[in-house]
Amino acid sequence: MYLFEEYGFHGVTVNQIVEKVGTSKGGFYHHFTSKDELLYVIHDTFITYALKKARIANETYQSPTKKLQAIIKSFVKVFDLYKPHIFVFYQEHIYLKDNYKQLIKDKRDQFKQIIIQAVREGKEAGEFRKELPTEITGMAILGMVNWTYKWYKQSGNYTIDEIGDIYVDLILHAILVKDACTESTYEQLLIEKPFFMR
Amino acid sequence: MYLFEEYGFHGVTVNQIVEKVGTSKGGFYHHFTSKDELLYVIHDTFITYALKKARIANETYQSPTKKLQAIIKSFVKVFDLYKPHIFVFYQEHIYLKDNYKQLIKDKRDQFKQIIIQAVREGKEAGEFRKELPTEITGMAILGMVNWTYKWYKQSGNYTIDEIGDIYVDLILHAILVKDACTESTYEQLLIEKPFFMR
DNA sequence: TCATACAGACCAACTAGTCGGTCTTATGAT
DNA sequence: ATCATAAGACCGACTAGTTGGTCTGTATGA
Repeated sequence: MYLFEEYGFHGVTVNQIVEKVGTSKGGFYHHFTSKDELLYVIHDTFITYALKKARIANETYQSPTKKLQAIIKSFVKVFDLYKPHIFVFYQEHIYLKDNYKQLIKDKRDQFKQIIIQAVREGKEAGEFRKELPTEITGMAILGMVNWTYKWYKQSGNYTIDEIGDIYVDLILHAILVKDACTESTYEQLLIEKPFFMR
Repeated sequence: MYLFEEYGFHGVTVNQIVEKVGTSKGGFYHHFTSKDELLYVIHDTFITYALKKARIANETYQSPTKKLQAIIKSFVKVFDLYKPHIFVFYQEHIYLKDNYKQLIKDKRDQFKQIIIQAVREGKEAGEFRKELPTEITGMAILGMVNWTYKWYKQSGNYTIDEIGDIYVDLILHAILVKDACTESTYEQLLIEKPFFMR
């Protein structure tokens, strides 16, 4: 699992995998039909979990602003739980076989749509700036958060929860309408106080 | 070149490369010592160019706000010129041999530091919000911009220049101090009018 | 005539996947 | 309790196919 993070999917042989896990070639192919299936399983466990969490966050709040916060905060937590999965997910997805790739793409698109939809609703509700294009803004948010997998270390100066607070703060300042940003109403929009305001 | 984008570095054989380019195994190995060297050359041509552009942008402006804008706008333009390179750069760097990897990492770090330094200066100059942690904010900006390679198509609804405008707008709203954001001074801080304000 | 650019058959090394066989455990009849 | 039986879990030497890289040879032009 951590092997992939260092050498990539093609840089790790099945022999290395089974050695690390303490099983054998036979054992491996008893559980997986192919190395490609393992790749799929890794992808699927992560995206399924992330999608579930995003849906819950999405349904818990009414206001788009709070929705967005909850989605981001819950997603960011996944980095602590599924770091190696996430690495494989963003790094090795090109190597998925076509049928597997489609299954993953569907779930990935659903996740993307949850974010974009939140932005759309925010604009309609007058909470987010209307001059921002919905899709690009959504992708910008996604990019900022997703990129975390490239540099986040659990041993770093900030916990993943703190990083999540910063992201939420950056994003809200970026997209909220002026009034919401300047007045003291900003704090009322938060679902929880970020660490740097405590 | 475009082959890598579809199949990944390990998914493309040297035979496929030479066939596509219209040369031969002998021709290929006359110009490159190994497939790994080709991978390095692709990495290096991109990061060298991007770094040069960032340095120019960095030296052209004094105000950190304008610096940051110029860096982002110039970097985003690279997506049109070096799309396939960028894909390889972010997707296949784990497969670089150690000595090559180090050379690339050095330049990559330099690029990262230019952005982080701009954020630092902005905070010191009182232009950016002081409560934001410098490194995380820098990485958030980088992530938002870099992620573009995952979804940007030249045939899309927005040009890369327009996308750059949006990024700059999002980032500035995210990190500028309140005053700069609310008052009409915002427009004065821009190095050029973004497309959606024209 | 020599250096450089290129061609393509060939090779050594490596890897995903197989397959005959062994070990473990659950069951059920005695 | 004991043992026969069977099914599933697991083992690892082996194979067929692939791939990066080599090497000998040829063409071109200065």
